[in-house]
Amino acid sequence: MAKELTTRVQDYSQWYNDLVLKGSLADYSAVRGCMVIKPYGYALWENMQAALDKMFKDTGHENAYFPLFVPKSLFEAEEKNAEGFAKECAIVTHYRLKTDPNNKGKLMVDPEAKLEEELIVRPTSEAIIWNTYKTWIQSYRDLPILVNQWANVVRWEMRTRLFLRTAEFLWQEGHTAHATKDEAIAETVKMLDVYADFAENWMAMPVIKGVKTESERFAGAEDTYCIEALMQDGKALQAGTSHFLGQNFAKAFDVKFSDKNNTQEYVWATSWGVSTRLIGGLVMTHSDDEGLVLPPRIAPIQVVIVPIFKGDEQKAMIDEKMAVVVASFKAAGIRVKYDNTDNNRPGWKFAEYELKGVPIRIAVGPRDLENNQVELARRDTKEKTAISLDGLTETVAALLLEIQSNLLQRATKYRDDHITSVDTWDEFVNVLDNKTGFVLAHWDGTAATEEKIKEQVKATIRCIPLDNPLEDGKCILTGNPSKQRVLFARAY
RNA sequence: CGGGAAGUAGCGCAGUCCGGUAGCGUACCUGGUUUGGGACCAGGUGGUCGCAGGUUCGAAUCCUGUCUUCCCGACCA
Repeated sequence: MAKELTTRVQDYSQWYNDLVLKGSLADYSAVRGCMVIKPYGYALWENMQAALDKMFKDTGHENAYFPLFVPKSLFEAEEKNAEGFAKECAIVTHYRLKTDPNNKGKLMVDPEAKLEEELIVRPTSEAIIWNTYKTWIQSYRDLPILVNQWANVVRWEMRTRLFLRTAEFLWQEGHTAHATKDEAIAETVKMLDVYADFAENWMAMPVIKGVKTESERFAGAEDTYCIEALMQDGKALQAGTSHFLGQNFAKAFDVKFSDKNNTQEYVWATSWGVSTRLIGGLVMTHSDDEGLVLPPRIAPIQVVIVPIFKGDEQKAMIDEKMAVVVASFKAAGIRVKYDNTDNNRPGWKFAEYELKGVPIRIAVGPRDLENNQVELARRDTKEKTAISLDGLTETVAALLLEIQSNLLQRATKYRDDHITSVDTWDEFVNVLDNKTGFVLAHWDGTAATEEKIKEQVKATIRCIPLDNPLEDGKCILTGNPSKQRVLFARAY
């Protein structure tokens, strides 16, 4: 009995949900908009975390942890930030339950236990962190502060989707404090580069680096830099953001320092984050109608070995041979699983590990051992080849690298094939509707035009690419003069 | 939050219109035969029908409320 997966052509959204659920990444929960990340999905997240965490530390950052709750008075200190997030905050108003006298066995909120001041469950931590930084910073010698935190945040979204938009999600948020504007901007760009590096070299997910327009900017930021990825259905996904916060938070929380001349200056800030949303992006970048396709560098299982045997005797013989192979793989740092369970037959296991996106599968039976070989199957291309047991570890290690680079190449080609330059409104609409993907077009630079375009075709300006060439042109909507093309797309 | 659909065994579903005490496939357990692409035979286990009220002699079925999920909108660092 085949595990029925919806195909991408049938229903892309359903295909995505099927993969996440049947690929054992996550489950729905009893809590509105909140998901359970299952062990396999969490292992993937842990691998991503480990890589990112190392990159943060290599760029001089340290981890810390700040409270889940933000007192309302602090939350509202930076006006734009508060306004931007106000509509999607969970709020703690009471601190105690009591048994309900009118409803036996039930609990009720104790009206006597109302908080003096409401606590906001953090949708982001700038407020609580900058309130703390105030006490950490007196002199230029205290700067920079380069801190990251791994945390959960809550944003009460109206409509949620597994990994892509959940009410609670896991992320990291970097919050840095600097003595100069230039240094803060350099930090913002540096972390954007770290994100792009991670997306491309670990997730094999090509991204476009750019700057958001004013209307898409983070609430409270002077500039929002982002990486934008393209999914297989032609929609864009914002995969990470890095914000230059100027002195907005320093002013809101009165964070000043004495410079070398003993004059008081406001501190310059950045913040940057990526979340479990990346997992959604990963699924939609590489996977196919047979299931997940995971890049080797972050796959929880890189190689699965499926023995094929008749009877205990054969099983024992293959077990013995494979124990050596497994040990050799592990010594080479390869994440390997040897599945000699007898619950399911080989064919079942093949399908199961394909669904889970394991990059390499090795099948080995008596017939192979007689020939001193194994059958090796790639998840990305579905190719099967007979490979000698001699030097198998080296062969597999090399193949993992090749799969990693093949996935990036494939995704990059798809992405590049779906960046289209257009000069007229008709072309613009036509590309969005039929070819899909990113569209480079001239825009007159006004928020009003941006809004009109969004209303008419549901496409937004994903970013102004960082390496954008200047070029005179006319806005596709208004015909007004424009200095450069910007990147449009329909987005998640 | 507006419109539509759904929730019955771990999973996928039928039964609901027309009320009478729950069934199919799969999974699971036992035994046996099997094992190179989702095995087969036989015998079993498992369900307060999302939850809470109500109507009724009797509710999966009718009524009210509520929670969760999916799809389409609005919203969305």
